Amino acid sequence: MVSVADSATAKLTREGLRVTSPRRLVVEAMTSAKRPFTVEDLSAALPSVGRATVFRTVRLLVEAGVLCRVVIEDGTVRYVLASSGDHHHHLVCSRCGAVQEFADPTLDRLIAANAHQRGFALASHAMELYGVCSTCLTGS
Amino acid sequence: MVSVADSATAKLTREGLRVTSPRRLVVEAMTSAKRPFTVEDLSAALPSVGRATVFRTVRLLVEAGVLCRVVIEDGTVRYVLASSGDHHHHLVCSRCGAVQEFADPTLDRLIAANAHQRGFALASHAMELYGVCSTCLTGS
DNA sequence: ATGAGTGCAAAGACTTTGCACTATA
DNA sequence: TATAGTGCAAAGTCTTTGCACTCAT
Repeated sequence: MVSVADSATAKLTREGLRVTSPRRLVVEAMTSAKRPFTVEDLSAALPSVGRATVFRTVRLLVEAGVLCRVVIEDGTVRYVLASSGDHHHHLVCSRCGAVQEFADPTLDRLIAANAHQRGFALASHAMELYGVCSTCLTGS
Repeated sequence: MVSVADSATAKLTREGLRVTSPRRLVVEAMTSAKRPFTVEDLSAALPSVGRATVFRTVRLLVEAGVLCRVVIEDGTVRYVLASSGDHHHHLVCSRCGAVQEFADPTLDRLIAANAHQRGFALASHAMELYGVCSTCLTGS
């Protein structure tokens, strides 16, 4: 079993980047986050790491595909560590803020068909679903 | 035939807001934009309108549902006037930047099914497709 | 040892706010 | 004419950058 944190640092090594102690700390903070976080969240949780380094590390990991940018309903941007490196979408709970990943090949095929039908050469797509997660529903 | 600009100003009236000359100018600038724009774009095109007013008007129209926030592949946010007030998605051309609207009830149903299947009470969803539009494809 | 990575502080970009004034309804 | 809306400038946010220093490789 490879942890998300390990795969993130491994990715760094693979790309010829250094695994430094600040970067390890940032990844740790991301791993222990229970919900999508902002740079501010990370920075507040890591007083020993410079703000600029947090920004730099976040950008790095987004580019590496380890970290997902999630657009919340109100238009603000947060991040979640991708639990799978694969293509997926997000279910964003507007009650507790939790983000759940899901994938559906049929859905992706239908999306591709829509693009094709309009003469559009599809390269990628992004999708977020907003609503209330099952935990919040049963809990209330 | 009601123009997009007219329906935008009509919406303002309906909500008890005033149709002022700066607002009309902003809506006009939006209408004549050939592609998704930033607040900066609008402001630059309207030297006679205060920057703050542009920001205020953009927010107003987004809330009124007349203006769509489009998240570009690189994560930056732009806006497009909605040509239809209805639910739809976007095809974003990464070559020319153009945005085309499309809707597919079957797709929406499948999305709803995915959410339901995971015990998620879906409220809304957002989707952007990235690729190259037909115009760019045939033109090159 | 050597250059990628870091922290800090300053600069920059972007957005909002306070306030006196203007103009719509 | 009463008040929503405006422009301006100042104040906030949020993010990047320059630079000397440090530490993974």
